[in-house]
Amino acid sequence: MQNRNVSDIIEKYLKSILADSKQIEIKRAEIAQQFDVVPSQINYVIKTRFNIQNGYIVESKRGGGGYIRIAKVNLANNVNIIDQLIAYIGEQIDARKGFQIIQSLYEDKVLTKKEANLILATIDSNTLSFANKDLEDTVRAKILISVLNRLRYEE
Amino acid sequence: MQNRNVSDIIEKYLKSILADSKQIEIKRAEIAQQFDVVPSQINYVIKTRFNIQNGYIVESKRGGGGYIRIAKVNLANNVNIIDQLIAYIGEQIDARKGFQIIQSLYEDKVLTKKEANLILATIDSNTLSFANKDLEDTVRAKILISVLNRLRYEE
DNA sequence: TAATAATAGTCAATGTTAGTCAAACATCAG
DNA sequence: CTGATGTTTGACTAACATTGACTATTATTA
Repeated sequence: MQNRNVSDIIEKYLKSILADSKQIEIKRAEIAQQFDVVPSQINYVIKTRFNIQNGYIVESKRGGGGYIRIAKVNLANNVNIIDQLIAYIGEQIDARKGFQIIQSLYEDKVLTKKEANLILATIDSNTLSFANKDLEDTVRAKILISVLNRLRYEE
Repeated sequence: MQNRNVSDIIEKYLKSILADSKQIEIKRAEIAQQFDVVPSQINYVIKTRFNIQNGYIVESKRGGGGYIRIAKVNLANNVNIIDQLIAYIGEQIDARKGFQIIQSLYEDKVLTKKEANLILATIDSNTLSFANKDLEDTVRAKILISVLNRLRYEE
């Protein structure tokens, strides 16, 4: 576990704070300086690791006293989020984002580890590799929406 | 059985580490350099010698800080059944037969009710409705085989 | 109110890894 | 010897990370 990349480290740092406080407010430039990266890398980290498919909602404000606020949303007791996820998925979704959705459902205890792993097996890019990627992403979207709808009516 | 080729030597090397540590993380380029082969040969070694049939799962990440992770897993005790089911499924399988497979796995207590229902949601004919039925049955086969392969090992 | 300062956002170029594929080569079984 | 199978190689591709120039928004100051 030597040369991990900085984005992973920043992700881990932010999540460690979020483990305690449910919501954090950061200054982009400060975090960037703290980890010795350019400010826009913070946007990259947020975009790739703190989207709605990860169970996070992000708000920000520019100008003096600006901030980036990251909040964890709980998927377990929030039917609206299921709807949001389905809307987010739309007609197609790539493997990485699909993975993140299932991952966050597991983290919020909607799915057990085994359930999550089984679903991940079904949407894996090896499983769904066809001639064209459009078809792959379309099938993945259908599967995930079907699973989410199933979860909506569980218990 | 001497080591006549480099692939065998690399295999042996990696397995000797895995004997101690259950999981290793390598940098493809480093290992390639260490054994003086082109990087893609590492992929060849992994593909031919560290697949799930042998009890290994492999994950990787590209880009800065990228890696290849190889983990040894405990194989389930019903591997024979799984092999038979995979052979039975073949290239294509229709919804009714697919349903029966999951049903029997549930009856054999390999899957819980929720797990079975989630998988059924993914291979349902509504979920996998495409223009042509051949495609549907092909996708269903791929999904089921992927699920079965996941059931080969615990955790 | 207008100018300026202080923030964050976007995007495309570049860098850093791993993956794929098929041709060339080597070895083995019959 | 010959065809089948396994190994080695490298050109090309894909995925992920990093950087910085430029843009957009908000607050503060003149």
